[in-house]
Amino acid sequence: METTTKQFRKRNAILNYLRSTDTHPSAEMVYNHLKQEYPDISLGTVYRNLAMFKEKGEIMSLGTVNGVERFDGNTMPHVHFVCTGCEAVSDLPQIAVPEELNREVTAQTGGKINMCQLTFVGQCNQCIGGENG
Amino acid sequence: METTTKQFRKRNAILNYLRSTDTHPSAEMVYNHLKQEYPDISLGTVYRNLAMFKEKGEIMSLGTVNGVERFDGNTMPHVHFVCTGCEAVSDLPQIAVPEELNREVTAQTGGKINMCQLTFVGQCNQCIGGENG
DNA sequence: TTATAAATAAGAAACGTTCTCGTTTAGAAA
DNA sequence: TTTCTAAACGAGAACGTTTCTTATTTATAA
Repeated sequence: METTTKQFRKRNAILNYLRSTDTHPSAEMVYNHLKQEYPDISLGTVYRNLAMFKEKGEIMSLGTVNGVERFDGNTMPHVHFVCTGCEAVSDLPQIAVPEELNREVTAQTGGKINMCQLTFVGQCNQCIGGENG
Repeated sequence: METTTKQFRKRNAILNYLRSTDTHPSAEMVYNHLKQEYPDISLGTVYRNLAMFKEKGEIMSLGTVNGVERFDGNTMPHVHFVCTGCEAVSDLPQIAVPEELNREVTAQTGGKINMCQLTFVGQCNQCIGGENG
């Protein structure tokens, strides 16, 4: 029964892919992946829908790695590790930002905190040996 | 005695400005500020020297805010607050990332940690009232 | 069938950033 | 002083990522 809406609603495919992977892809990575199933998908569609899902809070941005924005379909707070060698972004599910920090920050700034991001930057174990491997 | 090297070494002015401010400026913000004292400074000079200082570790990047890279002349580890309303970035000097997290992350990833960034995102108290003000 | 609105593809445009190249400057050497 | 060299720079072209525009396609309803 997959024939009914096979060449429609690439939008859902974008969200599903983001939720199914832990590679924290860029728009182009999403595009390249979905081209396998939807050969006529366009990069504009990927950007447009990523922006919409981000706006709606269904996905989040991790910021940029070497000038390219990276996305995460897991909107639960968690910590990231960015490898400067291969540009991979991975999760650190066992590390957490203490909850009381939010209150401290709210008190210090007098503002409203929506989220926080904790990112460790370094080199993964594959990249430590060679310059980039 | 300021006349000796007045129209030379804009490089130093860029570093001095970054070290003197806590506004975490973008390249263009640095450019606009230094134009007051050096009307013939070019944006290319600002980008070139920011990249060099970053490479040498004398300044650091905070990542991007709405697609624009922001810089910090304070390379000591500290926490930031980004206001999504006015795009201001401020320091949270009294909040710290627990030191033992580095060891935990190193153990989990098997890699090498060079630094970590903790950033809180929300709205500053001026921006809470109006949509942006 | 016709009408309408949302989703899309294609490519142009915009934007931030980097690169190229010719010029300027400082300092050294003659 | 004049000449030489290397670093710093200004101007603008080039680049890569992201956004926008426009015409087309699709789904749904009338």
